[in-house]
Amino acid sequence: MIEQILTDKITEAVKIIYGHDAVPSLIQLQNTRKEFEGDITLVVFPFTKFSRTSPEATATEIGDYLLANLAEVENYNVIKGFLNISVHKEYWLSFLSGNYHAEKFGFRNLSDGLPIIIEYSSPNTNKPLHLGHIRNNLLGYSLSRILLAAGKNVVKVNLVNDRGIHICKSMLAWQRWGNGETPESSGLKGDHLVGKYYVIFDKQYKEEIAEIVAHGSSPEEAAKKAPLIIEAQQLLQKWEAHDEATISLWKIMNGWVYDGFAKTYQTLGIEFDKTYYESQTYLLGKELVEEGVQKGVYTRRTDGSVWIDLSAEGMDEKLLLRSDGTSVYMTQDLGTATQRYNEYNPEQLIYVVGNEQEYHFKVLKVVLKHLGCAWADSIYHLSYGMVELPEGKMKSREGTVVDADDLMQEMFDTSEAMARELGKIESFDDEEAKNLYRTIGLGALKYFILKVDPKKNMLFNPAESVDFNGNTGPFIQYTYARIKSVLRKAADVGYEVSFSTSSSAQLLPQEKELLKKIHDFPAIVAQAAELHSPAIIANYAFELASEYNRFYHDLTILKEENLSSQAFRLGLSQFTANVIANALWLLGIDVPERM
RNA sequence: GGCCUCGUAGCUCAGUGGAUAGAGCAGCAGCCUUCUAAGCUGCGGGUCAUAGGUUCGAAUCCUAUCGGGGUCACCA
Repeated sequence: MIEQILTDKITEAVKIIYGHDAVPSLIQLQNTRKEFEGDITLVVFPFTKFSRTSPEATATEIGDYLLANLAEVENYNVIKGFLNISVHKEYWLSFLSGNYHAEKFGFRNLSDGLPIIIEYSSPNTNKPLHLGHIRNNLLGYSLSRILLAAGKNVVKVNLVNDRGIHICKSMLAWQRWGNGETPESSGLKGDHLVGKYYVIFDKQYKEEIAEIVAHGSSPEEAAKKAPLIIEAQQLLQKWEAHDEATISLWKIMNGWVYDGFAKTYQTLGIEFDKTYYESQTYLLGKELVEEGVQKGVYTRRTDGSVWIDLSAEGMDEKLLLRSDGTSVYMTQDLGTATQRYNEYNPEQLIYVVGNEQEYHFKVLKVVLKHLGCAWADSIYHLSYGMVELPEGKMKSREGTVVDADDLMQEMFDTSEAMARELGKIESFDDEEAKNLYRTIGLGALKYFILKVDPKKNMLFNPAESVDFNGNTGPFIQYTYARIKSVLRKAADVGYEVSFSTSSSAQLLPQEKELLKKIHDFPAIVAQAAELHSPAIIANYAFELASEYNRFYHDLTILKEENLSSQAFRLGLSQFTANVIANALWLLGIDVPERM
């Protein structure tokens, strides 16, 4: 890549002209702004410290050196402290001819380095997935692909929270008010059925509380002594005691939920390499805690509970084991993290979890370090912000959640209505049309969510998310489909997509802008992997598609003016299509061959 | 209250040490005999929350203040 060539030569120039070793961070290269002539700009202000002349003079000296010693440099100009370098046309042409057909352009080959474990989704089995889970799943899945493209060996894992008081609530409500209802008998998706009983429990529980409060108790007291919650707790104890009937019901109801989740994951287009169940891992951390007590880094109180004092790190005391010996969230995360470390010896352990758990992960790392686990530093919490609705925050208890299945269906319906209105599907058969609605609808949803910086809270406006114009997934998909259409047409007419580096007499500004944008892609992938941010890819994909649209409208691609410039533009189009497809693949978004 | 985080156009978001801060949506005005108008072109819209500081240069880094969100459980 030209940036590396320039960096090396600039280092050399600084050494020779000023006798100074240039630190790489001093060499700031950036794309030249469109209003100036040139392709790549070197900011020379940092050099003036040792050049001891004006920025302009420094830039000129370096520019002269590059021009004389680097074949790729065609020309340069200096504006203030900016050295604008024009890269020779030959470089761009050979870059194009060498890569335009490369399916995997921008992706690195799998390295033999240590694996990266990425955990995402992590649902509870008492209710269906909602919009918050969608953001989680999309981020996790997209990041796994970005890391893969960056040459990492990635293992995608899901940790299903299948035990605890929440599922007991659904079980109890189903036993009491369910009348043997099943997904088959009700026609409800399994996760929705179980979710329905979770809601019923909550409603009945609230009524009981209200009644107890009416008899003179405080709300807190009432919440603790309501018969329903006591029964649910008893059910949990029976579960922990391996009571056969309880376990059996638990298996049946969780089975329904898994069937439901599998469908949602499939529709959303995400998957895992491995699924862990908390019911099988929740005891794992206890031994570690015991080990910590032995080592004296954790302390056991007289009631039997185990704590760690983190006041030295500026945090408070943290519970690691309950007085009754049962494990808490932290206990089990210590266990699963250690298990994964032992199993894979990973380079990095990534957790895609909401930002409300930032403190938890901070503590997790410190607690592991106290145990002597130096690898705790390899834990990375991909903390993402909440998804808010125009009405405010989503609250499952108040019914203001956006259900994942409903939302996707709505996207499909909208894309169908839109496609029909625009007359897009006249030549499509039913199967193809249906696939198109799904591709477009999902593309809109995924792009809408992934284009926002993960760490920020985001507003989900249903009306805007189904918009298919402007900075949206469908716009990018459309650009791809249109390029494919052009290429099909060209093949029909018999145009060749082959050219040599001397085939184009000149490189028009629109062509060059597009080529430069494509040229950036590998660096963008590397950056997204390093910063763990799919948003970088999403925003790049939009810029690339916009650039192509300008190119497409400014130039006539299939017009018999000059065969070699035809070939050039077709090659550029094909290259763009490949890169768009690759960028969208990183986001988990499919591309339609026509739309 | 302590700690974390965010604040950029009417709205949703990019930009996170470099040149005159950018898109999309919404509004207005144009462009379909051509490969596809889910598109393109133009216009208007900004005290980058506020006040200091660091430097050749700050939306970006530091400090304080204001405002939103999160978190500080023998919940997960």
